[in-house]
Amino acid sequence: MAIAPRYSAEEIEKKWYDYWMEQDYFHSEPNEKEAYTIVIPPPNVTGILHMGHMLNNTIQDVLVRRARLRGYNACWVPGTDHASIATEAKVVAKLKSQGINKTDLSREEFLEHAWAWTEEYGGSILEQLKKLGASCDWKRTKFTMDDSMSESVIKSFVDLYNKGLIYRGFRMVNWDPEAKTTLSDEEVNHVEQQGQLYYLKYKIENSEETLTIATTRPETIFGDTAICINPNDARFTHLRGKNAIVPLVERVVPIIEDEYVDVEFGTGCLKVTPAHDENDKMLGDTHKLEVIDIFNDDASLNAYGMHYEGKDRFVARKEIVKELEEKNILLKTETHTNKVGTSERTGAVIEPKLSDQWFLKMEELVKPAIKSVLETGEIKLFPKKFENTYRHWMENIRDWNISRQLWWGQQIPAYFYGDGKEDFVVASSKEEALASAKAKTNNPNLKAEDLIQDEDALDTWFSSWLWPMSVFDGIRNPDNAEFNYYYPTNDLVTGPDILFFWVARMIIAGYEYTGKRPFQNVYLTGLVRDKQRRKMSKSLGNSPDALGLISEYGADGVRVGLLLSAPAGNDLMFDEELCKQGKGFVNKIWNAYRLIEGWQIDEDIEQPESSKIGLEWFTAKFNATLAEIEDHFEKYRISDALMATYKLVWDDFCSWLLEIVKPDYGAPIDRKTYDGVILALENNLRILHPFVPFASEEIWHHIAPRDPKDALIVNHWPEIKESNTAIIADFDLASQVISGVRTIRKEKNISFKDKLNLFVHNTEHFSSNFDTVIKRLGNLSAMEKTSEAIEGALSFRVKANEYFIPLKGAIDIEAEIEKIKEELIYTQGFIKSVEKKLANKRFVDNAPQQVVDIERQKQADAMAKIDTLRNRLASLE
RNA sequence: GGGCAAUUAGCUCAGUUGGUUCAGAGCAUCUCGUUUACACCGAGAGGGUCGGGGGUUCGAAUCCCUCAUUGCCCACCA
Repeated sequence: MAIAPRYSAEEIEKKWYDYWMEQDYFHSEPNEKEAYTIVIPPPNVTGILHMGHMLNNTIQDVLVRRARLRGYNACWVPGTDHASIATEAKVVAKLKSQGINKTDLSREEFLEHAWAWTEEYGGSILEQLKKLGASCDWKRTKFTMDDSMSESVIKSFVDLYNKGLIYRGFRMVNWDPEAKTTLSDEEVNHVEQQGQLYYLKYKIENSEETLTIATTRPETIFGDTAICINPNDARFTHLRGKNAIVPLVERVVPIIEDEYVDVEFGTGCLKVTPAHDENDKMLGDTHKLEVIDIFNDDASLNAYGMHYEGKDRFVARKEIVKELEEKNILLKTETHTNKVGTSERTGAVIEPKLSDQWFLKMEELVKPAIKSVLETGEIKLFPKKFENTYRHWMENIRDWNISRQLWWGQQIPAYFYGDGKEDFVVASSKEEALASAKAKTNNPNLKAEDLIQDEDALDTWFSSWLWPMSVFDGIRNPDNAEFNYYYPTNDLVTGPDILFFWVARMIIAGYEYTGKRPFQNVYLTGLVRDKQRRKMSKSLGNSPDALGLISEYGADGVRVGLLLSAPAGNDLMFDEELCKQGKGFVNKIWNAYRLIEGWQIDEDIEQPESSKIGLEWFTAKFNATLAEIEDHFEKYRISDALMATYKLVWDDFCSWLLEIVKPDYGAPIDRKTYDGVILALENNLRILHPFVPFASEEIWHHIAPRDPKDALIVNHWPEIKESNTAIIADFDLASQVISGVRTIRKEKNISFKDKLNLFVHNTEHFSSNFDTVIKRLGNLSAMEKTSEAIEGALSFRVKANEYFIPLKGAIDIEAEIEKIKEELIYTQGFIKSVEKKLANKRFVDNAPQQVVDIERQKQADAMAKIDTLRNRLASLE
């Protein structure tokens, strides 16, 4: 069957993806083979494919396809994340646009909307991944809110609670007043902001004296419950034990002393607002101060805010400043830059707030996770540089606030039955909760309706940290055979931005639950940026449409484009040029096959010597390159592995081998050469397949009709054989000779169609087997030896050999003499530098013998070269 | 404020233990070529005092110090 002149990506991609799905190649079941497992970083269920996903999943697919070819039972588990805060925010916004307020709905009603939204938009991102060629085991697709997954989450909460690792604490948390929920420290971004430092006058009780205090947040004076000075500060010793009066509120508060106060900053006095600042809370605890919370949940002032009640904190700040100014309490203001915490999701300024939340104790949990990455190397990070940041984070970890004031997510399995702080039980179900509540209270009459489940949901990451285990049901049922077969997984590919959110926590959970690492290698990709180094984002509009790229350049082209310049951990400066290059590469492979496909085999003709040598050389080159590629893969240098493959196929296979063996136009090819080329091509396709799965599979089936069991996707990776390095070295010299001929043609404007004679003045012999190849690619009519230089001939050198092309009138003697003279001067200078080195006694004494010998050899070679140059010059003059 | 990393050709990056595999690759650029798979091609060429300065060494892109620039992470200074 004749092959289409152009590679039509869209049609071919659909054909093979469908075929792979029909044949169930992506699906894995435990068997006698060794497992190779990757779990996908689950994208947000309602998200759409962006460049980060494309990069990330291309890398995973390359790893999985390669593992499959290498004979592993490869399993790539796909899935999506419920992304509680992001999804809930979207649903709330959608309801709002329909005139519905979340507060008007019951939890059940709201969740119905959320599920409807999830079903409408959910999973389309997985469909998009299929377009990219992702060979996920779709039968294992999971969603973090599937019943089985949620049950795992609840079970783990109960387990950790029973182990005493989860506790309820009244703590300062990051409050997002817009989403009305707490955030973990990692969800808070610190943004530098130009603000004001306000100097306020506080009266001292029973005295005419005043105290000046600097604050950035004058509106919090309503929550002031003390003034703090440094006990070592001589300026204020006379105020010991006295009280101050908070302006506007006229509240009398104690003046306390604590070394926490920085004498240098501001006025050296600090107003203490324990409800709204973490340090103030700490001071409040040590000095047993009253805690006054002055804000509502939306960060407007409450009744403590007096006449500012109901006003937003920032509005109130402006107005208070005005009032303080009018009442002569504000002495001065200074500009002041500080960093303000903002919500990663909503962008709102975070309000530190005291509230009852659930926490997970991290101190002990983190220990095995530190050890495995930083000490034993059980888990490896690629690139290694992230170990530093990992260490820093892990060693300074604080308890994890795992509760969120959201509905979309797993509801915390804590059931309250009374008003007391300890009047609750934690259990997997209401029935169990009732039973243990009865036992705890000694009240057999307690009824189910007396139990009220905690309203809050768990942090999304509290479900995703179990992901590598829960996708195989390893939390509910740790003894199940599948889990023990696939877990621990092998590689994890994700972005460094979620190293702590997710990767570190999976490691912690993995050791806590199984005592084993959840994965062996972590490949951290870079961020995809645009050419101006800006992060790709919707708001900037600089993110190309992922599916649009696929339809323009083909999935294979985009995959190659993305991988070409994406070393681990390096940000990827995305440029569509790269996809163009990828598409060009696919086209090159395609056309190479078109050439081969057009050959007519004649069983009776002999194999030309040049073809035989060419194939021998390519085999050697292939094996050498394969070893290189293996090495790159082992070190997770995917770009380098691709580049090595790219050069092997484009340069070595297409530009050299095919040019050597291709018969003259219309002429047939011999059987041996044809078979050899097909063998080489098949090996190329095997190593190309992880990068360009579609085109490689297409060509594979054109070469010969194949049974489904022989499809390329489930074929085998080539065996690494020892490479004949001598033949590679010889070919290298031969190619230099060919280049020499071509350069002369170019310089002298000799057409490639004109045959030339080449004479070799051979002083250093290399295998003459390549003469036939040189003749062919140099388009030479003859190649002969000569015992001496040929006068009036064009010449060039490769190593110590001199090559001559006699051509009447082609040589410009003057120019040639000039050229030789220049070379002579350069070589003499070179000798001088070498001699200088050798004359240096310290060099000869200190350098290793080997290095000295090399220098001596250089000297000898250069001297010989000077001789031949001088002879040549003499013959010309 | 603290910590970490980076700085090599126009661009994106390699360069493992200091020494002929050390100055490289791909792309881009320039020149030539409608050679019968491919102009998504072929052949050839140019291009960097390895961020600046100092030091160690017989010898430094590589080790040390310092400055500059950039990026990332962490952090409660009101």
